[in-house]
Amino acid sequence: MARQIEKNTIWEIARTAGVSIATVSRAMRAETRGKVAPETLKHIEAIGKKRHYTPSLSARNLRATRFKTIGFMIPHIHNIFLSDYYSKLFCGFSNSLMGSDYRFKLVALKPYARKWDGYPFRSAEAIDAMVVEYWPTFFTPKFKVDVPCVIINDPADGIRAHFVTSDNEAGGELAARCLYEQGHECIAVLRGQEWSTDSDLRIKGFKRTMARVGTAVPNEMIFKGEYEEEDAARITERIFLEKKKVTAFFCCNDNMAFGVMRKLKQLGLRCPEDVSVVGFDDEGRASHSDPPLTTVRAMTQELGKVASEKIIALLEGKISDKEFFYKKTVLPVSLIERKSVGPVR
Amino acid sequence: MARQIEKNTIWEIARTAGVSIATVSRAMRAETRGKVAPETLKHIEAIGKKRHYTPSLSARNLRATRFKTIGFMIPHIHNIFLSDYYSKLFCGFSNSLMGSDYRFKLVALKPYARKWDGYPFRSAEAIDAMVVEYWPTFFTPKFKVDVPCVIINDPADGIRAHFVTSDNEAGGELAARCLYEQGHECIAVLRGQEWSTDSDLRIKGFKRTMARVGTAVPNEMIFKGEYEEEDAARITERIFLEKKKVTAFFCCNDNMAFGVMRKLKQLGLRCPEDVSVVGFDDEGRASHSDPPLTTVRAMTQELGKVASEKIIALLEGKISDKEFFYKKTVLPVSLIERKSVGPVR
DNA sequence: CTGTTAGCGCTTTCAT
DNA sequence: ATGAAAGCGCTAACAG
Repeated sequence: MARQIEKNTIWEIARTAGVSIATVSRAMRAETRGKVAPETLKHIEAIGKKRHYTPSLSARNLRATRFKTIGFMIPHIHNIFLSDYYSKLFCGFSNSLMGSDYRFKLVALKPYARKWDGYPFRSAEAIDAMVVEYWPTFFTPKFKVDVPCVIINDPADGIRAHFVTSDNEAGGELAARCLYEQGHECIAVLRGQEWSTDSDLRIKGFKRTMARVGTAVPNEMIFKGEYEEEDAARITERIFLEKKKVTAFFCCNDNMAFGVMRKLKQLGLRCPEDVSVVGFDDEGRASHSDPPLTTVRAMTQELGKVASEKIIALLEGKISDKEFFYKKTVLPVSLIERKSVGPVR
Repeated sequence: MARQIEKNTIWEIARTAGVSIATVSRAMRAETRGKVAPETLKHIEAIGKKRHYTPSLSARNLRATRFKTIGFMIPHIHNIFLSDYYSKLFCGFSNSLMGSDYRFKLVALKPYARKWDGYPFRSAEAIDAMVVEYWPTFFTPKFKVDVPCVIINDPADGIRAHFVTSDNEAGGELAARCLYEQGHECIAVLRGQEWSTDSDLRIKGFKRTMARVGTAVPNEMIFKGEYEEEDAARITERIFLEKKKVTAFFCCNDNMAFGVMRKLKQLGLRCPEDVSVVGFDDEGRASHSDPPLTTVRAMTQELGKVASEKIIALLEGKISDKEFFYKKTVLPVSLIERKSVGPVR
């Protein structure tokens, strides 16, 4: 019994089945199974099953230069599995992949180590395709890799990849509308790092909508943080210390919104009675916070799902290169109205 | 530029470097680099870099029968990345692996499809070792696989694997002590499925401790759920409908504790004034719930970390088979006292 | 220190 | 329908 697990090569199977390795090989793959006589097939299968034979992945891959594996490139950061965003992304991605016979492999790229253009992902990582999140820090503008690639949440032009992204601009619009409908005009906007294209787009939509109703958002009301709760708390404190008459906050992620709400409480300000807050993402905490956060929900799981579907469609030839490369799939966002927004007093 | 990515074999490099493939091979691996003359080395490296040469993983693996990859076996369930428990586990595991040159690969096993004993994981999955969670549903009692294996959170005897687990019994003890010290004697215990060894052990420790102080836990006070909030809510309702005079709940996971607290509120009962609740796990929500949940914290991230460390130690020969197989690493748990436990009135 | 050579286990023509 | 044989790209003796 134990010995059967060891060393089960195609040769062994062929020998005990009394056929050639070519026949065993054909019998083992769905695509070629038809070329084997039914009886031979049954015979080989029986032996294979009894001995727990499974073709070696490496040998197959070496021969076929096909790995049935998709690389999921992520920033080389700690605790990535604890982040709400990545959890959802993986979740959608892996759920979707489970339905196929593809596997996925997480590859943590070191953004600082080098730019990855030109790196032979296919053979070095044994992947057929890749999906990358956090693109701008990995690759130079003349992005070029040797496997088809889906880039998540970072629309860029002239890059040979497929883009899957949330409709961040529309999200900014939704946030703006929900705020000005309650009469808010003095709104502080909290954004992420300067290279954050997410924030760029969210704010673009926000500003455009505010401008349309006659309330421009001055640049000095846009504050930059690192998407962290702490940053937001600090910024909030500063704003009120300087006696700016702000009646509402639009935060480019929920984390920052939580920071604002916390600091508000510390300053003796009530939300939403005194100050309204709108977030972005709809993290798990958003519905449990005090008050529950009104926020823009991105379909993060869906993002992962679509990424996997698109890439498999390409690999399996269901869609053409034309339909894949340089194309964009934009997922809608929606406003989740909870309790952190109220009329201006 | 584009062409350089394609077809970069050891032969090409050897040819343009004017050396043999063996020399290139030696130059490419840290272990053998010393055997190459410094000048030759520099020359080869320069060419390799210029052409973005990276040895083919499949070929290497095929040759070396070593994959530098560890399989993380998980139940084939949806939304696994959303669960607090798995997130932490992965997190600890992947953080730790990032420090090494091993990768990991998630393998979703279908528990219902077949039992996996005898399946040639090594070659079929291209992994050197595996860590499995959710063991009892994957394997038959005569567990035997062809790669070293760490089993998480499922202590079992006579199995050729290494076990990494939380000290669940001690956790039960802590919960019991914290409750009886406040005078509680009528305690409802909510557990997971009958095959849940976690629950078995947690309750074992709990009962033992209660018995020691003279308060046996009757079997009819132990209620079975599926570790879900809903189950707990239903059970709680039933308990109070039947007018059982329960003053406290010990839940074998936090999820159920949240369910209890929710139902308590609905029934007009205050926590902890009227009824105390202790959970297990210390999920993220536990500190944000109302009231914040007193619970037993398992070092879940650490579990993943230790699993990876142990297995790498074995693979690298830092520890012997004797120190690995049939051995157990037990991680301590601790009581996190928050606001859901009060004195009995 | 470097080159030659024999495979690792499989897929895929090309014959038969 | 089946078999023989040529590699896929690399590593590890072995010889020099």
